[in-house]
Amino acid sequence: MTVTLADVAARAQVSPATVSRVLNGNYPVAASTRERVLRAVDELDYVLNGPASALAAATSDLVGILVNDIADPFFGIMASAIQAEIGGPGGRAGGERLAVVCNTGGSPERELTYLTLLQRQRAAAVVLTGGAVEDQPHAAAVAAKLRKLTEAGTRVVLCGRPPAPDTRAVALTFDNRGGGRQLTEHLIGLGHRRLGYIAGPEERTTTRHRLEGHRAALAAAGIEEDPRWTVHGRYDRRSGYEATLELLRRDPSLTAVVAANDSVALGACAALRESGLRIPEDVSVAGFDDLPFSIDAVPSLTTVRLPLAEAGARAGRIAMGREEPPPGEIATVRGELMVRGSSGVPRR
Amino acid sequence: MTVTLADVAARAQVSPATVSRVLNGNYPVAASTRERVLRAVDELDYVLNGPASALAAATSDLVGILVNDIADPFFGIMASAIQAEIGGPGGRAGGERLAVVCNTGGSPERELTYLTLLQRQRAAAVVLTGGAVEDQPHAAAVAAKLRKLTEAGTRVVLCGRPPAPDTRAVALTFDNRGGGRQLTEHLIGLGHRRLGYIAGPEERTTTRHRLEGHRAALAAAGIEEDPRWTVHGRYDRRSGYEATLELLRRDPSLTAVVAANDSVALGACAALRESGLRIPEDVSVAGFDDLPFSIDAVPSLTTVRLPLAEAGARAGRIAMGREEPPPGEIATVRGELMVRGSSGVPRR
DNA sequence: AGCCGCACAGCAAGCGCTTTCTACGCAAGA
DNA sequence: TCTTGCGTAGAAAGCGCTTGCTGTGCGGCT
Repeated sequence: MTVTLADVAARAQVSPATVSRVLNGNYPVAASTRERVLRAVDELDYVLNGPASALAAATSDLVGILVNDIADPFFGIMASAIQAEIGGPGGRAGGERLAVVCNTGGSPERELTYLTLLQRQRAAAVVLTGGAVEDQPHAAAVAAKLRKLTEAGTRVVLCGRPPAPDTRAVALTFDNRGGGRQLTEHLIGLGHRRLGYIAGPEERTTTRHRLEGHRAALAAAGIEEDPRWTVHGRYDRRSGYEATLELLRRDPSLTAVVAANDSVALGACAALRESGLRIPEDVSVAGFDDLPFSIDAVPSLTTVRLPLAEAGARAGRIAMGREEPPPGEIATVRGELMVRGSSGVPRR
Repeated sequence: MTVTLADVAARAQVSPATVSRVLNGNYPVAASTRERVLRAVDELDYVLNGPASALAAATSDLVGILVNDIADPFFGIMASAIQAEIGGPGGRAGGERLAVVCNTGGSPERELTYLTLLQRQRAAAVVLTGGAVEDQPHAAAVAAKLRKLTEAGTRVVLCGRPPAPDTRAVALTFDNRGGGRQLTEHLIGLGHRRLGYIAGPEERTTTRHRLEGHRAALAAAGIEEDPRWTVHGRYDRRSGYEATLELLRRDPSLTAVVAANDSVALGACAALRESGLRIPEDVSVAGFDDLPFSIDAVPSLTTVRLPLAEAGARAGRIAMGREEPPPGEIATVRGELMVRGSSGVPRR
């Protein structure tokens, strides 16, 4: 027995149409009438029925944000920035949108299901964050979905994700390749010649690009890479710990370990320390992302800072139509090398 | 020009009613008919109109998760666990719900606005995580809102938040007081008598409870507390850094620093180190929560582990009606003291 | 004085789905 | 053979809102 528009109308002695117009503020209503309506709304504690409104108006105030792992600050920071711009509540009037964060857990199926769910809700916009899975059929399915969404008027923005061709989706891509290369060049510059690499999960764009950057740096320096120097794992600390032990087992003469991201790097540090190796005297370590805790590691982590919050904010604004998309609908966001205590001259 | 139920019905040569029933699977439909309908759905790429469906059925598949700060893993971990149970996609059939994470940024207004938005969407359930703001009028407003929600059939669960009386909301409360007490007792047991405390923002239940636990331990040990030993800040690293410098300035003879949470503790460690103090030889440090990175600090952090993921999962299940609420609608979740390298015998 | 146009307000037709109630056909029981 | 009843499908009445179009009253114009 909830209160409806009609109840409010009756109480304010006006027609439902008028109440609707007062609430939406998109049609002239005499001040006195508005006043009366607003009072009735208040007295009856009326709350608009979202679905009904969305149905009639054929629009919705939902904005979806897809992330791979909400427990990872990498995504949390971006999501936070995006949501702040979406305005959730607090944004300028008229833009009261419900920004919803959907956690795909990195699973292609869930990603697709969430997209369908958002499509079903006729979401106003969708922001996809983080690397994409490189499985061909899945990529095609996602692309098809995105195309459908844009066709239906949903704005689609990719944040920290490679462009999706033929989808009209705006892409803010992180320069993972460039960042990876800078990082490894830095280590090579210090004199390292035997570098281990702990990569993320295979079949992920982020993983591949960072690794490619690393290899490009090696190649440019004329260093021939030993296949034993690369190990794949997940993007978490645990994985870094285990992978490092594995690397050490394979080749104890490594003088540097480059990790897929900061969490992995932290795990690597732990493993090295437990193996009795000092950082950076015995082995240098480098991460990626520059998450807040990275500066607190001991020694603090050499890494590549990605402007997560800035990129997220921009993606949010574009999704809201408050900022022009970049020319060509694609922009590359660069990382910045942060040289800190965990990298140093190799032991000899 | 989107495809509607009627289009599918026409194509499958059945009535819209039948299509609806096939899609919802809540009514007997002959296998051959179902087959035909499903094929039509597929061929037309039909996607159900969420708002329309929600309107007609007077139910929704939205579940809201309110968090104070999505960029903080404390909330990220809980949100992730909750969402996994909500099923989002991937949950068992029939329960395909859209779990949405709403970031309040700790602001009472936004919290309220989000609740209204969820109420407007006729959310199936709402989970509020983390400490509440202790502002009286605001607390009353939230309580009123929660009451409205439960009355409207929305299940409300509080996770890591104190019970809200008279709201029929289920509460899984963290024993912040007990955890705080254990932690400080541990330090006292090591011989500390001069302990600094970096508290969270005032007017927050979590802040107050942890501090009360700390003070209870001091009182029980007959230690008289110096008002200079407590500093308030935010729940982030930066705040811990600054507060520690302040504490050191006020009383350089402190032998231990207890922080409101792990991030703050990390900031404290950084400040101590920069001040030339060794941990734990010169000053012991303790955190709270036991977030993943805490074990990687050097030395690793003594803290109180809160079963964030477990509590979140349980909250999620209760919200979905898949688990019985605890007796009395209230359960207390205890923390576990994790003694690690950052705490030791005080310098003399 | 007569007419026009403007500023508001109401009517009513949907929006696309769910669900109750009714209709139909057929097999089984009387 | 006639009635029951079950298994299925359809007709149609909304769900609560938005919005194009249709009034209505009044001030200003000629």
